[in-house]
Amino acid sequence: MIAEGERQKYARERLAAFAARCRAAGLPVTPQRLSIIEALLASSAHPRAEEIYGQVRLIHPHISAATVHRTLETLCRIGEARKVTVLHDSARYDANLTPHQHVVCVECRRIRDIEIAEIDRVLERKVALSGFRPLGWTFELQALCEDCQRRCESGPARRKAALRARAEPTHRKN
Amino acid sequence: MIAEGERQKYARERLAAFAARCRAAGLPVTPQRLSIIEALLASSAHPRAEEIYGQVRLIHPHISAATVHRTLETLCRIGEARKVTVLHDSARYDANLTPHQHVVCVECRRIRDIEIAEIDRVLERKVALSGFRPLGWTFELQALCEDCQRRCESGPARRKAALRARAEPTHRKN
DNA sequence: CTGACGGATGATAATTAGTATCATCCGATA
DNA sequence: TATCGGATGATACTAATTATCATCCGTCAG
Repeated sequence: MIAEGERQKYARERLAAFAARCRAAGLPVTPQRLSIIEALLASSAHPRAEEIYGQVRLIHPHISAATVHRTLETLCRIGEARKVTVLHDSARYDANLTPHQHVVCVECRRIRDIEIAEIDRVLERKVALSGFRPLGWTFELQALCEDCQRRCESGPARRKAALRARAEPTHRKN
Repeated sequence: MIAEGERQKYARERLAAFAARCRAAGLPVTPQRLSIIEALLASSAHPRAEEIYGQVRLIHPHISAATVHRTLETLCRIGEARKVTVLHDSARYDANLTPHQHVVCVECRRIRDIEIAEIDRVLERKVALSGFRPLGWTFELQALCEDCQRRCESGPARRKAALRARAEPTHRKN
């Protein structure tokens, strides 16, 4: 977990890198794009497009949801953000570009960044890949967060399920 | 890759296990369900719901797509199939219940089962999990298959992209 | 500073991939 | 064989994207 000061410094660096990368790719640096990446950098919650849209509307009341979707896709394409689809849910976005993995709570869908040492080593060993040439990998750890562990312990399974059903829409990946 | 004889034996065992598990869970064993799991067992391609629907319609011309979706969800819920969502795409399904991982071609979306030795070991080490209690994990290896490697080598990137765009619909997860 | 150009945007429609509803059917059991 | 609880099929609906197009605007050359 990065300290707040560190986070702000990281965000400034990233905004500068973003602008530079856009120019290198011949893409205009628009105020909408800056706001969207800023919102993403400010969030450690791996937000969905709808959540980023809600944030950015505070600054750009007329921004279109389609712009947010397009921009998030552009950010991922140029390597300034990563798409996360844990638990077969709809797309969430991650501004943290340092190598890491995710742990996700199967109940409340909260995501945290984790670093698993040595996972690259496992792939250095010969793995039979049927002629495929590896390019990258993702790893997702499914878990229960502390809050949901407490909830689970304090009532019957049905009550737990009821809590879950009330608190979260489905976020289906569709 | 399992031999064809082995595959048939595995399928028979699995159908029996499926029926037993349904009865244990108080779920009727309907002809539709049997056809759907048979179609899944017969496929090593990790098919999408639409593909399974196409297969099953040959035997049950009046089956509803909603039934296929519901049944696939049921199969996953009772542990008789697994949902796969590689490359942030829509859901695909896997009848192979033995522990394994997936390698997926980023171009043609072909999936192969792989077994990565020692990957469990990585989690035996202390990983800082912010209080989360781990329940499971998934690992996805992105790669280029042999066919797509050859295509990549024989023409410009745009031509490759054109081939891809023609051959595959988007399969978006949404 | 200005005009031109190519890409972005906003509004809206469309698409895809599911999920919900409900009348009727049917698998399982006593 | 009758009953009951869950399944199905048809259809409507929803969520999450993507496409379309007229207009706007960021960037750059002059």
